[in-house]
Amino acid sequence: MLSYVNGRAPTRTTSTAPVTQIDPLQGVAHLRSTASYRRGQEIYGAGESAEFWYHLLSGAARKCALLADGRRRIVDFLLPGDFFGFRARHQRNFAVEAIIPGTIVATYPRRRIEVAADTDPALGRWVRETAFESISRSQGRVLITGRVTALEKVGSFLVEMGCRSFDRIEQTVVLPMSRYDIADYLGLSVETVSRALTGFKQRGAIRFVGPHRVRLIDRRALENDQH
Amino acid sequence: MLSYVNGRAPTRTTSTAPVTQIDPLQGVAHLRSTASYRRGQEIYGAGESAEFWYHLLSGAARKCALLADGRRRIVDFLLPGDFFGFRARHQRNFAVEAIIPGTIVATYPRRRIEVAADTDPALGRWVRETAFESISRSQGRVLITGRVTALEKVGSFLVEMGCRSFDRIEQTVVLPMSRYDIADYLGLSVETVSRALTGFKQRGAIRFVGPHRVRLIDRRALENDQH
DNA sequence: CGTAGTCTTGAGTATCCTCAACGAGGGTGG
DNA sequence: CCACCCTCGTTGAGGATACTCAAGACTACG
Repeated sequence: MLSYVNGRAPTRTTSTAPVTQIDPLQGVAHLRSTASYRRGQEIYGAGESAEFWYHLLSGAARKCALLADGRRRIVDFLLPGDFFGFRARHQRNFAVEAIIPGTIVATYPRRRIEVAADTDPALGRWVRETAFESISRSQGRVLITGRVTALEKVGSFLVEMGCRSFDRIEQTVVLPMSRYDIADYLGLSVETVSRALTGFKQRGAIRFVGPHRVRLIDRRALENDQH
Repeated sequence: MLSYVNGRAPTRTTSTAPVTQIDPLQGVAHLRSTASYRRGQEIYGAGESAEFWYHLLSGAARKCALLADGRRRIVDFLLPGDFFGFRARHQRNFAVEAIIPGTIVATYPRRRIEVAADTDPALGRWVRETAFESISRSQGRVLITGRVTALEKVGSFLVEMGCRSFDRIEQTVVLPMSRYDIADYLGLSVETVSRALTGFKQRGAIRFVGPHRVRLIDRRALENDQH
C-alpha cells in the first residue's frame, strides 16, 4: 500500500541566495520565491488555477494524473533544473508531489513573467525555448513508455535517467523514486520492474550501489532487447 | 507489409488564399507558404535542421521516430489545426509524414517569426500559448499510451480521436490512419487493435461506417475497462 | 476486373500481471 | 538501546492477456 502525505503550507522563504541561474531569469529574480517540500507533499494540485511557473532546484518530484476510476498515473519525473507548470488554459490537469524530503522549488508568478516578457524579448525567447525543451522531453518519454517489452521499458528508462540524474562523483545513476513509482510511470507492475532490474544485474549490464544508485556497465544491453 | 512513399519535392505554392487564421498570425501571413503532400510523403525528416514551424491545414500526418534497431515508432498524430516542428535545439529527432493524400501544410520560417515576435508581444505570447498547448496534448497522450490493458488503450484512443477528429455532419469519428499506425502508436500489435475494436463493436459501444469512420455509442464503455 | 495492401479472425505460445510470502531498511516509542 | 511497525524491495507460482504465425475477407485504386 502506498502512503500519501499531502500536508500543505511549505516552508516558504523569499529567496536572495545566489543560485546559479540562467541569464534571462536574472531580470525577474526579484519575482521569485522558493519553498521546501516534505516527502509526498503537494507542490501544486490538479484543479488549481495555473498562476505560477515552477523551477525545481534540488530534490525530485513526480507529476501525476488521477484517472476517473481513482487510480493514479505518473506522467513525468521532475529533477533539478527542470521547469514545469506551463499551462495554456487556466486550470491544471495534473498534480505535482515531492519525492525527496527537502525538495526545493522556485516559483514565478505567471502573469508578471508574461508582462515582463512583453518588453524583454530575450526573456520571451527564453520562455519559448524552455517550453520547446519540455515538448522534446515529453515526446522522448513516449519513446520509453511506448516500448513493447518490460525489459525494453526498464532498460531505456535507466538510460534516460543516466542522462538526467547522474552523480559524477560516485559515477552512478540516481533513482530517487520508488520501484512503485517506476512501475506506475512505465505502466508495469512493481514485481516486473524488480525482476527486470535483477535480470539486468545478473546479466552484468548494471550494478547496484544501494537500491537507488545504479552503475550502468553495458549500456547496449539496456537499449537492445535481447531477451 | 507497409509501403512508404518517400518522394520529396512537394507541390509548393506561395499562399494568398483566405484561410481562416488565428489573429496573431495575420501579421506574419506574408511569410507563410503552403505545400501539398502525397500519402506517405515526408514533410520533414529526422536530422534536418529545424528551420521551419508547421501548421497542418487539412489531411493528417504522423510523427515518427526511428529506433536504433530499425523499428519505427509513432509518437503523435497531427490533424487539421495542429502546429508542429517546435524544436529547441537545431536538429530534429523525429520525422513527419503525410497519412492522407493531398495533406496541406503551411510553413513559417522559424527565425523570421522569432524576430517578428521580438517586436510583437502578442505574437510572442501566441507562440508560447501554442507551445503550452502542445505540452498539454503531449502529456495527455501519455495517459492514453500508458494505460495497462489493450481495451483501455484502444478505448481512450477512440475517445481522444472523438475530440480531435469529429465529423459534425456525419456525426462520426474519423480515423484517417491505418490499423498498423494505431497499433504502432499504442504499442500493440495490429491484431490486438483489430480485436479490441471488434470487441467494442460487438458490445455495442461503437458502430462502424466503413473502416475509418466510427460512431461512438457508449462513451463510458470505452473509458472504463470492464473486460 | 485484377492486384496489392489493409483488415479481420483463429490457434498456440510467451510475457506479464495477480496473489502470496519473506527480507531489509528507517523511524518511533518503550 | 532494542523491539516494533511500516514501507519498500525482492522472489516464487499460477493464470490471464497480448503477441506471433497463419490464413482468409475486404478495400482502394489503377
